[in-house]
Amino acid sequence: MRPLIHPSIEDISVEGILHALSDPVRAAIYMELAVSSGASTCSDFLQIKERNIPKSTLSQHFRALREAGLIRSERQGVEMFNTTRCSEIEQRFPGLIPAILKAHAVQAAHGAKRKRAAGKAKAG
Amino acid sequence: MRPLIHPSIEDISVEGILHALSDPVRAAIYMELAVSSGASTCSDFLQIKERNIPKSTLSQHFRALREAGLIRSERQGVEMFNTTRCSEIEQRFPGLIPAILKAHAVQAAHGAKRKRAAGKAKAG
DNA sequence: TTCTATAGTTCATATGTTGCGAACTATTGG
DNA sequence: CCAATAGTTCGCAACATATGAACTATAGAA
Repeated sequence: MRPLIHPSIEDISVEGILHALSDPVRAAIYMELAVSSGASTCSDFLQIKERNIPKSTLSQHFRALREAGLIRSERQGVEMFNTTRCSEIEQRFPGLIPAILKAHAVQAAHGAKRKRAAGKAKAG
Repeated sequence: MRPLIHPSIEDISVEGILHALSDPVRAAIYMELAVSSGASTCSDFLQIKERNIPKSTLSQHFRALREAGLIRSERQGVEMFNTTRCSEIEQRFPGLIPAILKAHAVQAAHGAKRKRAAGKAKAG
Protein backbone atom coordinates (compact mmCIF):
# COMPACT_ATOMS: atom_id res chain seq x y z
CA MET A 1 0.00 0.00 0.00
CA ARG A 2 1.61 3.22 -1.14
CA PRO A 3 2.41 5.79 1.54
CA LEU A 4 0.28 8.93 1.88
CA ILE A 5 1.54 11.91 -0.09
CA HIS A 6 1.49 15.35 1.52
CA PRO A 7 3.01 18.03 -0.71
CA SER A 8 5.34 20.47 1.00
CA ILE A 9 3.87 23.91 1.38
CA GLU A 10 5.78 25.46 -1.54
CA ASP A 11 4.58 22.72 -3.87
CA ILE A 12 0.94 23.60 -3.27
CA SER A 13 -0.53 25.34 -6.31
CA VAL A 14 -3.51 27.63 -6.72
CA GLU A 15 -4.75 25.53 -9.63
CA GLY A 16 -4.55 22.41 -7.48
CA ILE A 17 -6.51 24.03 -4.66
CA LEU A 18 -9.18 25.39 -7.00
CA HIS A 19 -9.52 22.08 -8.79
CA ALA A 20 -9.84 20.15 -5.54
CA LEU A 21 -12.49 22.54 -4.22
CA SER A 22 -14.41 22.76 -7.51
CA ASP A 23 -16.04 19.42 -6.72
CA PRO A 24 -19.17 19.87 -4.58
CA VAL A 25 -18.51 16.76 -2.47
CA ARG A 26 -14.91 17.69 -1.79
CA ALA A 27 -15.90 21.27 -1.04
CA ALA A 28 -18.48 20.02 1.46
CA ILE A 29 -15.95 17.71 3.10
CA TYR A 30 -13.38 20.45 3.33
CA MET A 31 -15.88 22.91 4.79
CA GLU A 32 -16.86 20.45 7.51
CA LEU A 33 -13.22 19.75 8.31
CA ALA A 34 -12.50 23.48 8.44
CA VAL A 35 -15.42 24.11 10.78
CA SER A 36 -15.03 21.10 13.08
CA SER A 37 -12.38 21.72 15.70
CA GLY A 38 -10.96 18.20 15.89
CA ALA A 39 -10.01 15.60 13.31
CA SER A 40 -12.55 13.59 11.34
CA THR A 41 -12.39 10.16 9.77
CA CYS A 42 -13.28 9.22 6.22
CA SER A 43 -16.42 7.41 7.28
CA ASP A 44 -17.85 10.50 8.92
CA PHE A 45 -18.70 11.55 5.36
CA LEU A 46 -20.43 8.45 3.98
CA GLN A 47 -23.50 10.67 3.95
CA ILE A 48 -23.02 14.23 2.82
CA LYS A 49 -25.37 16.75 1.21
CA GLU A 50 -28.25 14.26 1.44
CA ARG A 51 -26.35 11.78 -0.69
CA ASN A 52 -24.64 8.46 -0.02
CA ILE A 53 -21.06 8.38 -1.22
CA PRO A 54 -19.44 4.96 -1.73
CA LYS A 55 -16.35 4.32 0.36
CA SER A 56 -14.11 3.96 -2.66
CA THR A 57 -15.23 7.31 -4.03
CA LEU A 58 -14.72 8.96 -0.65
CA SER A 59 -11.24 7.54 -0.49
CA GLN A 60 -10.43 9.11 -3.87
CA HIS A 61 -11.84 12.45 -2.74
CA PHE A 62 -9.68 12.40 0.38
CA ARG A 63 -6.67 11.57 -1.73
CA ALA A 64 -7.47 14.51 -4.02
CA LEU A 65 -7.74 16.89 -1.08
CA ARG A 66 -4.55 15.49 0.44
CA GLU A 67 -2.48 15.69 -2.73
CA ALA A 68 -3.72 19.21 -3.40
CA GLY A 69 -2.23 20.06 0.01
CA LEU A 70 -5.57 20.95 1.57
CA ILE A 71 -5.66 18.32 4.29
CA ARG A 72 -3.33 16.17 6.33
CA SER A 73 -4.25 12.52 6.95
CA GLU A 74 -2.78 10.41 9.72
CA ARG A 75 -3.48 6.83 10.58
CA GLN A 76 -4.57 6.24 14.16
CA GLY A 77 -5.18 2.58 14.69
CA VAL A 78 -7.72 1.34 12.23
CA GLU A 79 -8.99 4.75 11.21
CA MET A 80 -7.65 7.77 9.42
CA PHE A 81 -7.72 11.20 11.00
CA ASN A 82 -8.00 14.16 8.72
CA THR A 83 -7.30 17.79 9.50
CA THR A 84 -7.10 20.86 7.31
CA ARG A 85 -3.83 22.61 6.52
CA CYS A 86 -5.62 25.96 6.60
CA SER A 87 -3.00 27.82 8.59
CA GLU A 88 -0.13 26.69 6.37
CA ILE A 89 -2.02 27.68 3.25
CA GLU A 90 -2.94 30.99 4.85
CA GLN A 91 0.79 31.71 5.04
CA ARG A 92 1.37 30.96 1.38
CA PHE A 93 -1.87 32.30 -0.09
CA PRO A 94 -3.28 34.77 2.43
CA GLY A 95 -7.03 35.14 2.26
CA LEU A 96 -7.62 32.51 -0.41
CA ILE A 97 -9.21 29.78 1.70
CA PRO A 98 -11.33 32.16 3.81
CA ALA A 99 -12.66 33.79 0.62
CA ILE A 100 -13.62 30.43 -0.86
CA LEU A 101 -15.28 29.25 2.35
CA LYS A 102 -17.16 32.53 2.60
CA ALA A 103 -18.34 32.26 -1.01
CA HIS A 104 -19.60 28.75 -0.35
CA ALA A 105 -21.46 30.02 2.70
CA VAL A 106 -23.04 32.83 0.65
CA GLN A 107 -24.08 30.32 -1.97
CA ALA A 108 -25.57 27.93 0.59
CA ALA A 109 -27.54 30.78 2.17
CA HIS A 110 -28.77 31.99 -1.20
CA GLY A 111 -29.64 28.43 -2.25
CA ALA A 112 -31.76 27.96 0.88
CA LYS A 113 -33.57 31.23 0.14
CA ARG A 114 -34.37 30.18 -3.44
CA LYS A 115 -35.54 26.78 -2.21
CA ARG A 116 -37.97 28.41 0.20
CA ALA A 117 -39.23 30.74 -2.54
CA ALA A 118 -39.77 27.78 -4.86
CA GLY A 119 -41.67 25.94 -2.12
CA LYS A 120 -43.87 28.99 -1.50
CA ALA A 121 -44.59 29.36 -5.22
CA LYS A 122 -45.60 25.70 -5.42
CA ALA A 123 -47.75 25.96 -2.27
CA GLY A 124 -49.39 29.32 -3.07
CA MET B 1 -24.43 28.38 -34.68
CA ARG B 2 -25.80 28.32 -31.15
CA PRO B 3 -26.14 31.65 -29.35
CA LEU B 4 -23.68 32.59 -26.60
CA ILE B 5 -24.77 31.63 -23.10
CA HIS B 6 -24.24 34.06 -20.25
CA PRO B 7 -25.65 32.78 -16.96
CA SER B 8 -27.58 35.31 -14.90
CA ILE B 9 -25.74 36.44 -11.81
CA GLU B 10 -27.71 34.23 -9.39
CA ASP B 11 -26.97 31.16 -11.48
CA ILE B 12 -23.22 31.59 -11.10
CA SER B 13 -21.81 28.97 -8.72
CA VAL B 14 -18.64 28.85 -6.65
CA GLU B 15 -17.88 25.39 -7.98
CA GLY B 16 -18.22 26.67 -11.53
CA ILE B 17 -15.88 29.58 -10.89
CA LEU B 18 -13.28 27.41 -9.18
CA HIS B 19 -13.43 24.81 -11.92
CA ALA B 20 -13.06 27.41 -14.65
CA LEU B 21 -10.07 29.01 -12.92
CA SER B 22 -8.43 25.71 -11.99
CA ASP B 23 -7.09 25.42 -15.52
CA PRO B 24 -3.78 27.26 -15.92
CA VAL B 25 -4.58 28.54 -19.41
CA ARG B 26 -8.01 29.82 -18.43
CA ALA B 27 -6.60 31.37 -15.27
CA ALA B 28 -3.97 33.18 -17.35
CA ILE B 29 -6.58 34.41 -19.82
CA TYR B 30 -8.83 35.61 -17.04
CA MET B 31 -5.98 37.40 -15.28
CA GLU B 32 -5.06 39.27 -18.47
CA LEU B 33 -8.67 40.22 -19.05
CA ALA B 34 -8.99 41.41 -15.45
CA VAL B 35 -5.84 43.50 -15.70
CA SER B 36 -6.35 44.96 -19.18
CA SER B 37 -8.70 47.90 -19.11
CA GLY B 38 -10.50 47.30 -22.43
CA ALA B 39 -11.91 44.25 -24.15
CA SER B 40 -9.76 41.56 -25.74
CA THR B 41 -10.39 39.20 -28.61
CA CYS B 42 -9.88 35.46 -28.60
CA SER B 43 -6.86 35.66 -30.87
CA ASP B 44 -5.00 37.89 -28.46
CA PHE B 45 -4.32 34.68 -26.55
CA LEU B 46 -3.05 32.36 -29.28
CA GLN B 47 0.24 32.62 -27.40
CA ILE B 48 0.05 32.51 -23.63
CA LYS B 49 2.50 31.39 -20.94
CA GLU B 50 5.11 30.65 -23.61
CA ARG B 51 2.81 28.15 -25.28
CA ASN B 52 0.82 28.11 -28.50
CA ILE B 53 -2.82 27.30 -27.98
CA PRO B 54 -4.83 26.08 -30.99
CA LYS B 55 -7.79 28.22 -31.93
CA SER B 56 -10.30 25.46 -31.28
CA THR B 57 -8.93 24.92 -27.78
CA LEU B 58 -9.00 28.65 -27.08
CA SER B 59 -12.59 28.80 -28.21
CA GLN B 60 -13.50 26.05 -25.71
CA HIS B 61 -11.65 27.87 -22.93
CA PHE B 62 -13.56 31.06 -23.66
CA ARG B 63 -16.79 29.12 -23.65
CA ALA B 64 -15.89 27.60 -20.27
CA LEU B 65 -15.15 31.04 -18.81
CA ARG B 66 -18.33 32.46 -20.32
CA GLU B 67 -20.60 29.68 -19.09
CA ALA B 68 -19.06 29.83 -15.63
CA GLY B 69 -20.18 33.47 -15.63
CA LEU B 70 -16.66 34.86 -15.46
CA ILE B 71 -16.64 36.77 -18.73
CA ARG B 72 -19.01 38.39 -21.17
CA SER B 73 -18.44 37.94 -24.91
CA GLU B 74 -19.88 40.17 -27.58
CA ARG B 75 -19.51 39.98 -31.29
CA GLN B 76 -18.22 43.14 -32.93
CA GLY B 77 -17.96 42.63 -36.63
CA VAL B 78 -15.76 39.67 -37.36
CA GLU B 79 -14.22 39.47 -33.92
CA MET B 80 -15.37 38.70 -30.43
CA PHE B 81 -14.82 41.12 -27.57
CA ASN B 82 -14.41 39.68 -24.12
CA THR B 83 -14.66 41.47 -20.79
CA THR B 84 -14.70 40.18 -17.23
CA ARG B 85 -17.82 40.22 -15.09
CA CYS B 86 -15.68 40.99 -12.03
CA SER B 87 -17.93 43.67 -10.56
CA GLU B 88 -21.06 41.53 -10.82
CA ILE B 89 -19.33 38.60 -9.19
CA GLU B 90 -17.94 40.88 -6.53
CA GLN B 91 -21.55 41.67 -5.59
CA ARG B 92 -22.50 38.04 -5.26
CA PHE B 93 -19.26 36.61 -3.84
CA PRO B 94 -17.40 39.53 -2.26
CA GLY B 95 -13.66 39.05 -2.15
CA LEU B 96 -13.57 35.75 -4.01
CA ILE B 97 -12.11 36.89 -7.32
CA PRO B 98 -9.58 39.30 -5.79
CA ALA B 99 -8.36 36.53 -3.46
CA ILE B 100 -7.87 34.13 -6.36
CA LEU B 101 -6.10 36.74 -8.51
CA LYS B 102 -3.87 37.62 -5.58
CA ALA B 103 -3.03 33.98 -4.96
CA HIS B 104 -2.09 33.54 -8.60
CA ALA B 105 0.12 36.61 -8.36
CA VAL B 106 1.83 35.22 -5.24
CA GLN B 107 2.39 31.94 -7.02
CA ALA B 108 3.82 33.61 -10.12
CA ALA B 109 6.20 35.67 -7.98
CA HIS B 110 7.27 32.65 -5.99
CA GLY B 111 7.70 30.60 -9.18
CA ALA B 112 10.00 33.24 -10.64
CA LYS B 113 12.07 33.22 -7.43
CA ARG B 114 12.47 29.44 -7.53
CA LYS B 115 13.39 29.59 -11.21
CA ARG B 116 16.13 32.14 -10.50
CA ALA B 117 17.41 30.01 -7.62
CA ALA B 118 17.52 26.93 -9.86
CA GLY B 119 19.40 28.91 -12.51
CA LYS B 120 21.94 30.11 -9.93
CA ALA B 121 22.45 26.57 -8.62
CA LYS B 122 23.09 25.33 -12.16
CA ALA B 123 25.44 28.23 -12.92
CA GLY B 124 27.38 28.16 -9.60
C1' DT C 1 -1.02 -17.29 15.90
C1' DT C 2 -5.34 -17.43 13.64
C1' DC C 3 -10.08 -15.58 13.15
C1' DT C 4 -13.22 -11.63 12.69
C1' DA C 5 -14.51 -7.07 12.32
C1' DT C 6 -13.60 -2.41 10.88
C1' DA C 7 -11.54 1.38 8.09
C1' DG C 8 -9.51 2.55 3.96
C1' DT C 9 -7.13 1.56 -0.47
C1' DT C 10 -6.49 -0.24 -5.00
C1' DC C 11 -8.09 -2.39 -9.30
C1' DA C 12 -11.00 -2.81 -13.38
C1' DT C 13 -14.00 -0.66 -16.06
C1' DA C 14 -17.77 2.17 -17.62
C1' DT C 15 -18.78 6.83 -18.20
C1' DG C 16 -17.54 11.63 -18.59
C1' DT C 17 -14.37 15.46 -19.83
C1' DT C 18 -10.70 17.73 -22.54
C1' DG C 19 -7.51 18.91 -26.42
C1' DC C 20 -6.98 19.58 -31.01
C1' DG C 21 -7.05 19.07 -36.29
C1' DA C 22 -10.44 19.37 -39.91
C1' DA C 23 -14.47 21.19 -41.49
C1' DC C 24 -17.73 24.61 -40.78
C1' DT C 25 -20.25 29.41 -39.93
C1' DA C 26 -20.39 34.43 -39.71
C1' DT C 27 -18.84 38.85 -41.03
C1' DT C 28 -16.31 42.27 -43.88
C1' DG C 29 -14.42 44.00 -48.07
C1' DG C 30 -13.37 43.54 -52.74
C1' DC D 1 -19.96 35.85 -55.65
C1' DC D 2 -15.11 35.23 -53.93
C1' DA D 3 -11.51 35.61 -50.61
C1' DA D 4 -9.84 36.72 -46.05
C1' DT D 5 -10.36 36.79 -41.12
C1' DA D 6 -12.24 35.36 -36.51
C1' DG D 7 -14.43 31.94 -34.09
C1' DT D 8 -17.25 27.66 -33.60
C1' DT D 9 -18.44 22.88 -33.98
C1' DC D 10 -17.39 17.98 -35.00
C1' DG D 11 -15.07 13.69 -34.30
C1' DC D 12 -11.99 11.18 -32.11
C1' DA D 13 -8.05 10.12 -29.07
C1' DA D 14 -6.29 10.88 -24.56
C1' DC D 15 -7.14 11.70 -19.98
C1' DA D 16 -10.10 11.91 -15.70
C1' DT D 17 -13.78 10.24 -12.51
C1' DA D 18 -17.11 7.16 -10.08
C1' DT D 19 -17.93 2.87 -8.28
C1' DG D 20 -18.35 -2.30 -7.16
C1' DA D 21 -15.24 -5.99 -6.12
C1' DA D 22 -11.16 -7.44 -4.22
C1' DC D 23 -7.56 -6.24 -1.34
C1' DT D 24 -4.48 -4.35 2.80
C1' DA D 25 -3.86 -2.73 7.49
C1' DT D 26 -4.92 -2.66 12.26
C1' DA D 27 -7.14 -4.12 16.66
C1' DG D 28 -9.22 -7.31 19.57
C1' DA D 29 -10.79 -11.96 20.85
C1' DA D 30 -10.03 -16.77 21.25
